[in-house]
Amino acid sequence: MSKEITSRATDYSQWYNDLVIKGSLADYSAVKGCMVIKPYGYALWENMRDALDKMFKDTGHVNAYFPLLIPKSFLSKEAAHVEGFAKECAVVTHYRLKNDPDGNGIIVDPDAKLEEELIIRPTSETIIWNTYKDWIQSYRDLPLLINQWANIVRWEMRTRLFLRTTEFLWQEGHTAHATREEAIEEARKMLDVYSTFVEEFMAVPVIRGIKTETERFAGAEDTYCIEAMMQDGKALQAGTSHFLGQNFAKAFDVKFLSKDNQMEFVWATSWGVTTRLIGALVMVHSDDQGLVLPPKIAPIQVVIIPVYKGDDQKKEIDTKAKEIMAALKELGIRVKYDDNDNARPGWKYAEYELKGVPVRMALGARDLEKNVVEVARRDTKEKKVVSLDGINDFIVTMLASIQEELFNKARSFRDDHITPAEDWEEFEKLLDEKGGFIAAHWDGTAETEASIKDKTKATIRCIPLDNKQETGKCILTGKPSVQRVLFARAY
RNA sequence: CGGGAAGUAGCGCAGUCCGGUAGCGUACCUGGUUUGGGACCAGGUGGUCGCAGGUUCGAAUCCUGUCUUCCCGACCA
Repeated sequence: MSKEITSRATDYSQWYNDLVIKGSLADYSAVKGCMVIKPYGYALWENMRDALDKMFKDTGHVNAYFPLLIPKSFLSKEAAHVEGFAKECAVVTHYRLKNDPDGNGIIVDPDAKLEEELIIRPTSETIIWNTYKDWIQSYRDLPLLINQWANIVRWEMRTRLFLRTTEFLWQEGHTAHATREEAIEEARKMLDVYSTFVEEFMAVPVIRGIKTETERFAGAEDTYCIEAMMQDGKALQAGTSHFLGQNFAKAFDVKFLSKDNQMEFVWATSWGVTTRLIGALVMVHSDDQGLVLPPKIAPIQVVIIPVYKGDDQKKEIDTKAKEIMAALKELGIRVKYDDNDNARPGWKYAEYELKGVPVRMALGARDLEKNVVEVARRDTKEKKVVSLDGINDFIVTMLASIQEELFNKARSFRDDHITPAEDWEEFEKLLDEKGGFIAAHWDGTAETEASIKDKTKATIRCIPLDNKQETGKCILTGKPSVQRVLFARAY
């Protein structure tokens, strides 16, 4: 773990990698650009997934599963879409291996070449819309509200644990609607679901906004997003929801017969969040002692560590600890009792801090005598000796308080890192010295946006929804502008 | 795909300049003492030094090629 977080990218990268690896979330794998998600990291993902899945279902969506392999021709049906993804696709060309006649192990059988190559999905719009064509005939079939939990492969130039891996896990929702308005409403609704989840479960504050044309999803008419701020002052896109217009309906010929007997193209949305969210979680809350996980999604919410001398003491502590554990489990709290005799208490303290477990209870012979327990919270590292009478309520309250304070702390940090800039000099200075979001006027053109990116590496993260309208002058060109947009350097 | 750094025991590293028995820390195993913030003592297991060629009596070390990883850039959820 690095000594302190600095704005220097290499130190922060090292800090981040250490957190992920030493916190037992993931590891590098033998496959280029791919990671192994370890059981602890996967348990975290499962908690996030389950909470999101419930929210999807509460908003009327159902789950389905579509193929991993997509015929190459499907991908080329929507022009902007193929343009956006063509450069990063893994392609399956053969279906068989054989022993090398020259004795060099195993080779691809040249006789087993596929007539049409298959693409490992970089996203599923094409295969899904090809399927929806057969599922939709009448307005009575709409809306179609389907989500899929899946894995995706995108052959990125450069990868980073959780933030950008070659293969990643995600959910992708794909919906079809009878009207433009309904589809836009759906895209906005799912953005709200995402921001609610990320803020309430992950305790990560986000800004809801809309992307500029340049940053828009390949094939979308509008891309809504949630943007989060990391501790090094760089922004991270945490989730997107796209209004796809009729682009995919037209590309895949998905029409329905309306109430007044007219053939019409359907209106579409798609929306997704990925294992990148775990990267955001790590970068927003963690400190130099390791991960800090919000209670609502932490795989282990409370760890109980026995402190004892000899078997007699251990037996007594065991009994009490198991009693406490059972009572907490009864309340739906995820508790682990670590009575592993090989590791000493101090080692365990450090280990669970590294893993970000929100609450630690240390129970020793001394405590039993006085009917108390030492409770330590991960976020503030505060330790308290608490009576065992009423311990359940105490823990429930503490977990809720940690969840809330993590969010408040991250929100203050984020708010302190939204800075207005009035001229170019200030803009550059803020980017270099402070980082964070910079609220500045922009003339609305893609050229200016590109030019700013070129000069500073900063991009327009989003135009916040419900943005205040005010007249001003573009930070670069001085041309008139009606609102400020948020710039930042981003992951 | 460009620029930098690195690949030696499960993990972290030294040794490479100047070729000559494969090292250190940690983890692991055995026994013992320990246990309120990453314990200690003693003994032990574990490595074709990324891979392939070459030079040499002899290569972790020199040369050539190649693969992989990390960091920075371009690309991106």
